[in-house]
Amino acid sequence: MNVTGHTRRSVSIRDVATAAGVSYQTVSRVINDHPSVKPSTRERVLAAIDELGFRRNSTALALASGRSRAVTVLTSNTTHYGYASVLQGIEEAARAAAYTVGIGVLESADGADEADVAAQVQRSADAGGGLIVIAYDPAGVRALGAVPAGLPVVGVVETPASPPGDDRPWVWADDREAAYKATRHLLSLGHETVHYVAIPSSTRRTSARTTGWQQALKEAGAPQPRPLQGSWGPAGGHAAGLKLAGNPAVTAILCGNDDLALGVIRALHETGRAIPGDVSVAGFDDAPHSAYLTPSLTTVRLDFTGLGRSAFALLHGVLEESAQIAPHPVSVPELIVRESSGPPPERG
Amino acid sequence: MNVTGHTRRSVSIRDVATAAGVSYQTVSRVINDHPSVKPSTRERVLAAIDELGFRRNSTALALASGRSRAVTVLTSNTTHYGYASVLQGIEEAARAAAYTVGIGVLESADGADEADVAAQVQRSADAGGGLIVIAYDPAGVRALGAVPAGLPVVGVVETPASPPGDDRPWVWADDREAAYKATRHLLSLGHETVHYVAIPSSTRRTSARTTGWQQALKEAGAPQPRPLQGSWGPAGGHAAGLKLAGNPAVTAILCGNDDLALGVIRALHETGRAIPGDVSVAGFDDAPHSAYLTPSLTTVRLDFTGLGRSAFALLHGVLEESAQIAPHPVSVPELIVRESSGPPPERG
DNA sequence: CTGAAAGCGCTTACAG
DNA sequence: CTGAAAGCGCTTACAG
Repeated sequence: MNVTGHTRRSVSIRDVATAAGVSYQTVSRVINDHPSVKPSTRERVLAAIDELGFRRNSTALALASGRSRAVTVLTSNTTHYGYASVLQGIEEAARAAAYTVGIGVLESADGADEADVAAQVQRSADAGGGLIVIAYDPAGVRALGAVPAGLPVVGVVETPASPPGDDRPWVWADDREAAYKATRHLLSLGHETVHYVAIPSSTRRTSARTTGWQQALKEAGAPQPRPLQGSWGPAGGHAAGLKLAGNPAVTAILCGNDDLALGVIRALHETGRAIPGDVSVAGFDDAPHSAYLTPSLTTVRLDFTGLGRSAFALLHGVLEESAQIAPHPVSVPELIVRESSGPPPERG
Repeated sequence: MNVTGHTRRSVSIRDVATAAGVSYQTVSRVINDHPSVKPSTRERVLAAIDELGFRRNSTALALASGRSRAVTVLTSNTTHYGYASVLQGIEEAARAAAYTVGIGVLESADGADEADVAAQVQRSADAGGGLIVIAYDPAGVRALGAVPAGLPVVGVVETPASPPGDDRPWVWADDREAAYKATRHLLSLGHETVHYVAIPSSTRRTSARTTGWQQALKEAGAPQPRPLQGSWGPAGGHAAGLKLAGNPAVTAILCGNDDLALGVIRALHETGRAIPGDVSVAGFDDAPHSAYLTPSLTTVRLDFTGLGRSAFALLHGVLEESAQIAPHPVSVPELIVRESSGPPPERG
């Protein structure tokens, strides 16, 4: 290792070539694992590379070859647990494949107009490489739609209503099944029905989560209340919780994510309802803190990092023919029963 | 599906040049806002750019000029609120400056050995551009230390024990002041002393938060208990909380972050202690859910996104002489008093 | 004010 | 198996 020569101009394949007594093309062959290089010269080149501390300039590689080994993730608010976890999964898989990962933040779901989103997509496209768009919200969906044709892109989306075509490389968790499981759980405890506080839908009114919830109610012959619209954070849950608290018939509430559930629980506390004595609450995601709330939160765990890894694998397959095109495996949600759900109160 | 993807060659400055009837060097001048271009030719070039939809190839720009307008953020676990917020702030500022932001995740604080960290730093350096290292944990500190000399880097660090030299472009929040404020608040409520559950220190034993806490105790003539070592997540807080719950003399606990506080509160609940009736608890960070916990959490708000913006501004100044070198403004922590803190119980 | 040359560090044909 | 040429799309001197 050459410790001293760091601030200097970095060593190029020409430097390595002269040190090894070969042409720089041969150096290129060695660092690209080209088969037709005589073992002895390969040795010499590798020795020179090691001695000089040569590292291939990725910018020049990208320009000359057109391949960039880079992926840019387009996402809204990275502080949300689900988003951050997907990003983490992508980074993990990208690192293993020696890919660089860039990040572009879309404005908050509400505030992102077409122009902003289009500009951000363009910027990401300019960076070269592939794109992964987390399309859990309107801004993300808009971004996914604004990607120019021909640019390799993978979408991390809500469960689509119908299976997308092969021209839509998407990955998703089984939101319908998750909501179905959670609703069944609450009904099995004896609740007459289950109310639902939804996260903002990325596109249409009836998300897969809503569908799963409704299906479970229908199968049980339970009344189907109208879903309440929440936001992403606890504030939206709090507002929805206050509304639901006004109705004494409400004994079970399913929430679109754990933060929403937190807000709902807070609102119920404020209005003097016991959990789960008076009202049961269940969330979605199994965020790290959910197990430590009081009461601890019943929720459905979704494998976001696995989803991120799948998204990268899919993109990797598109980018390099050599790479396996993984089937988009739909991760199976797991119900985690904790303290916030229990039997309904005795009826008066 | 279009497997190979981006087959359409993008338009180059030569295409623009022929369309505008000038040489490609003139096009280069126009897109670089070079002063010496005749207004009429500039017009023609701009028109051609617009018509052909030309976008400058950033890879070629980087290779030819050496400037890359890119920053890579090196960080541990992106799902923690503080880290994610700093990243958000960096991205925001970078976007405004038309910089690309890359991300490299360091292995979890405990599991990252020297080699892993060094490899990740190398990878980030290879990407070109500047580096911002979030050094709130041992892995980050190690990464900051492993950055080769000559590479532009800014550290987001815990409050340093003594002011760093000019060769250490660092930003930080005032951890000492924050801990001091929170401790003073608890003491002012009448508590005899305040116990402290610490986040893992990034380097040495006595972090600035510990110092601030101790200082407040000292000034008040309060007993100085030994700090408890926590982890980053609620699990560590829970373990520490169980220990503290065994001591009936404990009436006030300051926690190194809100997640830790969550775990402590949970442990106190499990052991039958009322909050704040029996024990007051305060956190650090003001995470989004902290206001909606039951009881809502007294905490100290730190401006992480502001810190991220400052970090980028500092790096920007290093990278481009034209950019203003912002002084690293130490963000002022704000005490947020909520339900989890109150007077101590009557003494028996 | 504008054009012709050289080159950033690499790869991809093309020779031998 | 290895070398000499051309070029990726741009910028930076250097001419005029």
